[in-house]
Amino acid sequence: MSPSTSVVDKDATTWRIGEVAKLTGVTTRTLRYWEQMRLLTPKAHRGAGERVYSDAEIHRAKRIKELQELLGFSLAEVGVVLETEDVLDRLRDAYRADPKPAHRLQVIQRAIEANDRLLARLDDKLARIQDFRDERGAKAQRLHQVAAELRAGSATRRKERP
Amino acid sequence: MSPSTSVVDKDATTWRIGEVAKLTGVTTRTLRYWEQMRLLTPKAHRGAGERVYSDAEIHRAKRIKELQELLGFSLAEVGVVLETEDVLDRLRDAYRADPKPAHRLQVIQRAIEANDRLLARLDDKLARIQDFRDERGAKAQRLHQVAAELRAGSATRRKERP
DNA sequence: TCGCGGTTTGACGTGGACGTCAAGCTTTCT
DNA sequence: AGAAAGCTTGACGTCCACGTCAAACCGCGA
Repeated sequence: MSPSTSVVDKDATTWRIGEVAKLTGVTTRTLRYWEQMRLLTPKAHRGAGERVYSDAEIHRAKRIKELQELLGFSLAEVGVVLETEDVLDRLRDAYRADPKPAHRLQVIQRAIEANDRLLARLDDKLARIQDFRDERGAKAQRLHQVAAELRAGSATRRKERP
Repeated sequence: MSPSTSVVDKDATTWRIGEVAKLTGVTTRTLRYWEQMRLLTPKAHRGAGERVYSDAEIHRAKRIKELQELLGFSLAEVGVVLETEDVLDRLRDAYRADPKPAHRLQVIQRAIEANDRLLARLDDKLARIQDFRDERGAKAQRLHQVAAELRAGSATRRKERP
């Protein structure tokens, strides 16, 4: 599981597909599938097309998994979210690429909007799940109440006059 | 869309499968599939096996949909959750069926446990989504900050000495 | 009575997200 | 160097949650 290194590696740790699979908890098949879906592109190919991943892609893979499992997004939706994430991550690059303040501001504006859309979606989901949870919580309260009454009843009933 | 009624209906409103479909926002095919998966059984069959649903089933169908879409549960998982829900709903019946306090208490205990397991799951999900949301919120903060600095910068830079 | 809308069962099709070989080619270990 | 382990690109299979016909069967309104 030791990262692949070469003598001169610019200190950038890289990984083979199997290593990425173990580190992220998905199969190699899944990684290739995600690549085919344009969600996760390996940093490079070496030799006979062997995929090479960097830490960034490990991160990204974990994020994809989380969006899928935790948020219940389809890969298509994951793609949309990741695009907005890309905007944020690549912001620095685009930012440096064109130092004109007007352009910079526009880039940031767009990133903000994309991010806010995602935030709104998350907040909506949170609120709805919270409602669900509260409903269940209330039911739990009632159940505990009834249970308590039952216990008290069976204890006090003997004292009641017949 | 008016509910099917007969002269003596015991005041229980009933619905045909197409009406249920419209009321719950799923297709009739889906309703039959859910029935096949033992998730939603119509109250009765009349005539040549025509399905008859009551308000309770409407409720249940909406719940199934919510568990699927909002919580991202598979139908198998939905089944588990609904079973615990059934326990709660059928509690009154079982409750009356056996008036021995010991048995009542046991029924309630089990319902409480099932409910608590679901609650824990919901809370975990909520916490994790909240984390996700906060991460995004922080990013939004930084973006707004940078945007503000940019705007201020383009306004003040002219005042700076070259 | 006839047509028409709604329903039934049954069977086959579909899209998404992979699983699972196969055959051949590198990379790594000893 | 040579075996073992890992990677490559296909290509076909699978599971879930339905979609989409087809053919037959009520019920009722004109």
